[in-house]
Amino acid sequence: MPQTSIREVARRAGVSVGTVSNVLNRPEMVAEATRDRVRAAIEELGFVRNESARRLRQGPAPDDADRRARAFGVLVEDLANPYASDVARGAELAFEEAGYETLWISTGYSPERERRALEFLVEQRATGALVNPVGLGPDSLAALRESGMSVVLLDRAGTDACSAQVDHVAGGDIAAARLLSLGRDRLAFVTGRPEPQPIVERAEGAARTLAKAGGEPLVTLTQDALSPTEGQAAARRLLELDPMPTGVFCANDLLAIGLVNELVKRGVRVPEDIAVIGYDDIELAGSAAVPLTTIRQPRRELGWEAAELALAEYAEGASHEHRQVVLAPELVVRETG
Amino acid sequence: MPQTSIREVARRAGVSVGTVSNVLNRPEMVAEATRDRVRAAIEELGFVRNESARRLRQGPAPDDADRRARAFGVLVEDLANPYASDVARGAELAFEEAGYETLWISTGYSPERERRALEFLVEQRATGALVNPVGLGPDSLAALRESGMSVVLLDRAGTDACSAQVDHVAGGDIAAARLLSLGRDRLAFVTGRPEPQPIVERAEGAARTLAKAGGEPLVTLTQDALSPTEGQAAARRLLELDPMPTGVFCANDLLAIGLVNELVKRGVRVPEDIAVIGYDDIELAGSAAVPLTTIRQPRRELGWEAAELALAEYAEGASHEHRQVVLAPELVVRETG
DNA sequence: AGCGTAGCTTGAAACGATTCACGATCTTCG
DNA sequence: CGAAGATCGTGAATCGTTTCAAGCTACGCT
Repeated sequence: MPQTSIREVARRAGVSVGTVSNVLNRPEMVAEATRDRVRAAIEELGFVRNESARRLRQGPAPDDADRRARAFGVLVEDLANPYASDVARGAELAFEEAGYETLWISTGYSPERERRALEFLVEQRATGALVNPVGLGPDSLAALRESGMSVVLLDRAGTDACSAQVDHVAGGDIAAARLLSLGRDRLAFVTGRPEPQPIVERAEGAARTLAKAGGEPLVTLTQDALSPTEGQAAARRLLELDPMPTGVFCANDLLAIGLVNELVKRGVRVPEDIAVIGYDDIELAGSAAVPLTTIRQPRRELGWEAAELALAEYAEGASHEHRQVVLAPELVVRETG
Repeated sequence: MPQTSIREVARRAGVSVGTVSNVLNRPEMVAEATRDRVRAAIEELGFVRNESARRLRQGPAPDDADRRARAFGVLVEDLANPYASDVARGAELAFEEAGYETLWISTGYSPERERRALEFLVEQRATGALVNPVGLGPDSLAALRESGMSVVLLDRAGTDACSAQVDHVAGGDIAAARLLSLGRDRLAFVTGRPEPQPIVERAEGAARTLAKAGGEPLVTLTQDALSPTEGQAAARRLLELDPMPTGVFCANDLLAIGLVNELVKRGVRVPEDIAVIGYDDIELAGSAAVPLTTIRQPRRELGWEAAELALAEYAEGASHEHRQVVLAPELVVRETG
């Protein structure tokens, strides 16, 4: 079907194209009779206006307000991770309240996918994005902003962007301090891939606190992922260590839960033999077999704050100044440490 | 910033607009020196082509192919649920392979949000959507298809749409049969909201099998959500039942894990006193404190199949005939039942 | 030298909607 | 009756890209 154009509608209704356009855009300035005639013609021909032409003509709109899709993208590394989905949920709440759609996109830790996803959002003229960056450099960030999208960094400090993050150094510090206060001084840090900034910071915070207290250096166990299965594997590796650590700080709860379960299954008493502290405080932490002591991240709040920042950035336009929101993590004492 | 156009690039590079366009679209027919010069100019000016103009000019594409955004929406009820995210992940795999972006949208069990999300996808001219429907009627389905999107139903049988689902009746049957074979004949079914079709079917399958074996009627415990916390609550309710059931079938694993943990904590032996079977076989099931016996749903495969159906529907166009894919669930025996 | 050809490049004509300066009618009122 | 408004409509110009017939060079061949 060869796209009926405004011209055909005009011919059919016996008016000029300008009038048809007016009916579409400022109906109040067209006489009623004409308006009805045009509308009838539109109906009969099944005309739908060509958005491309409209946009082309309208050019970079003054405030480009309503030519943007009412949607924000939320790019996280792995949506299967409850931490990520909670953050995204917090963001969704804020976006929904403001009348925006939330599109979750998982980058699977791949810079390439991240790039493609962002490109997609730009093409679709999304209003903005929350990005937990994996390969996003300052240059691409600038390019994004150039294109008119507001971008907020999740869980990363940004020099030239708004960001919302949790103070991971403090989190590591709190965990180590807690373990030390329980009399544990041979500590291990269990993580998945060690590169992500937040992980580095947690390790740093823990190591620093440990050093300050004069404990032995932190032993790091690197696993393949932040999953319970890998937590079990970590437990097995842990038991082979000599001397065995007496306190374990896990990079996230999933890992910790798997680890605790495996330890218990092998007859190790938690926390008597080994104390374990997780990170995140996911829902499961509290209802685990041995309820997990962990560092709570205000996840939903984080997402919410990030969303608010993005909305503000968009609303403020040129006058916007980047803000950094840093939320404090918090120790949740349960039974493992 | 007034949108650098192809014309300025041409001026800068000292060539005509046609040539710039050629560099963009058929670089092989432009001499290398010229090409480089143009590319440099593009770089310097930070030119990005105006998609609207491109589309406008290209007119109704042969098969409206690239007028559509290369993206599929995946609408699920709750992305925080590992089941949903696994399904979505399977779909993502298939879409990525085919070169499409995957947009995850959670409807939070709200028909209104579902409607808005779909409307959004239509507006954005997404290629299609996978929908785990909460309020989607046949009429809106038809409207969607009318608009050119391909739509595949997730986990629901569809009369006038492709669908991919797991045979939940069979799942319920398998679970009940397993519990019966362990000598348990007072069975309880624990669920979140009881309305969703798949839940109804699981209960049905279990009830039928139980009836056939002449056991007592199935007791249903309805909780507020399919979460571990609610599983704990269910455990407490369970213990107050008189006579206490000897076998429990949970509508999902999260519920089952919370339930088992709480039972164990209260000194109930699982499976000796109460056998428990979950549903889904999420990763955590295997690494739980007491590894969970469960009904595995081929989640990723489900998502993958659904995605393939959607891609096929789109590729086949008018000649397409709806297909129903039904996958079989499978018993995974671990320790709880 | 003359001619054909291959390889590049050019520039104007679309695409479909919006805008806006201007005309055409119709009212109103001195 | 005629002029000034008011009210509607008109149609050409425009947005940025792609397309394509036609032009230009340089080269090889006879």
